[in-house]
Amino acid sequence: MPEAPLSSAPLFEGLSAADVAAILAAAHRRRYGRADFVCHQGDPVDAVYMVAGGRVRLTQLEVDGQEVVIRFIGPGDIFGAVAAFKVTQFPVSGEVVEASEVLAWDRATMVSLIERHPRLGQNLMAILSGRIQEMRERIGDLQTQRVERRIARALLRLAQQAGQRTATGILINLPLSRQDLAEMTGTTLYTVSRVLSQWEADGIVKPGRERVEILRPHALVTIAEDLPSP
Amino acid sequence: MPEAPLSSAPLFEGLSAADVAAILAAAHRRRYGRADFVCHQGDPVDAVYMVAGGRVRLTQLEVDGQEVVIRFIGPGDIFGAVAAFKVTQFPVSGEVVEASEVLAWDRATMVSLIERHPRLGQNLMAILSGRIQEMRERIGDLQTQRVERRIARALLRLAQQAGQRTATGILINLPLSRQDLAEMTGTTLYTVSRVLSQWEADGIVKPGRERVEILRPHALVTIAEDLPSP
DNA sequence: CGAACGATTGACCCAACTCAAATGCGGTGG
DNA sequence: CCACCGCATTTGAGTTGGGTCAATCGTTCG
Repeated sequence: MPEAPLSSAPLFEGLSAADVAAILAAAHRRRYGRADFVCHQGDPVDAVYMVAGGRVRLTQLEVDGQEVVIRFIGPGDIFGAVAAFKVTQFPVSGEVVEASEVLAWDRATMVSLIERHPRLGQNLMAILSGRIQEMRERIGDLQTQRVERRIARALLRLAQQAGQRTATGILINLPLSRQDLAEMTGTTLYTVSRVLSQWEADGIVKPGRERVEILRPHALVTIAEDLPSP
Repeated sequence: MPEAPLSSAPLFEGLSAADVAAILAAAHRRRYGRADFVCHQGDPVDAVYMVAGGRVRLTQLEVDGQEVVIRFIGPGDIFGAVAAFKVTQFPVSGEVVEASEVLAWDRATMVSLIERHPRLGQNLMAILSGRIQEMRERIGDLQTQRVERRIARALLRLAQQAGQRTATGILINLPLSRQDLAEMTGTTLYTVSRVLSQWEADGIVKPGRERVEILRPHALVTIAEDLPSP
């Protein structure tokens, strides 16, 4: 699986290779295995993190014990920024779903790096803005769309960030349970299972244990966009 | 109604009075009347805005024409930052619900101000982080909570940002229709109406035409937190 | 091989949506 | 000052998407 170099991460856009090297050099590194937690909701944070390799699932625990999957993040993605600049406690938990390496800059370091490289600050702002934008879309979806449509959109998003071309379609290259999909789309694992079964009968996807392969992406787009099925 | 001075806005936290004055001096000002739009979804943006007075409702239009209320903003609140640093188009529309004055810094100005006053950048980051945090909570609510609970939480949030003490309780000092509440909480105006009627019967709120007064805030908190009603 | 865990499927149910109709408030113009 | 109009709101009746619960099946892994 080809892994883009970290230097091409959005956080480093527009910075010289030398600057990026300096910034990377200021980070601490840490490795994690599958099912490790890189952070727990409520832990104090004083750093900004970046995934260097592997994949992490960020979840939020509701008061009543239900879990909500906020997002999956992979190489080049950052997390902890919200906490570092505002709340000082992790608002989410991060569970490793694929062995990972994580970089960390403590808050003071990041602040001084930003002062030295203003572009870094702008990039960070752009990243946070992008998150806000995504979440607004998700809120819009949850408020106005049917479950089937939300699941279709979630699969397409996942395909984009972790899709792998196969002989027959696009495999979402992540251990992804029905429960995960339910927590991403605000439904139950039962409903997800039913929808996927239906789509399997229609030849749109090929679901498996903790895996989903998309056979006809276009059909999924049709559902996601709520177009008349042609 | 006592209006906190703009200089105490979160954006200016930790900056000297002189710095704040300089930053404010760099902004353009503009006035709007009720029902004016300060921005339309899709318009190009190249500036960061701050509400100096009045109140604005930010809404997002879904593909199918349904509206979603993202938030109400008032004096000291900023908007447009997401677009300025990322998408370059307003992701939302802003309708004035109470005559308003708005400040604007174009992107280049804001960038150079941030370079001159690093704290300004940190504050902006903190504000964006706060937004992300709020939206995560909202997503969690939408995915896991009943409508009644979401309405209670929305009212409490509104009371906090636009509440006015009265002889009998707290009045939400905004023209706020059932439709608005429905679009904030992801339900229909019919359901909102029914819930408010029930609460009125219980003596918790006193609903009126485009207005809601909270008589027993504590009861609302009980519902919002899903505690056993004592 | 058996335990543990993910997934599937059926049966039932209800919170909330839809649609329709009536009511009442607020402003406006005669 | 009153009559009227438009719009927000209320309320009823009927419907349903999808949640809940329970039982079963299939796989993976110790």
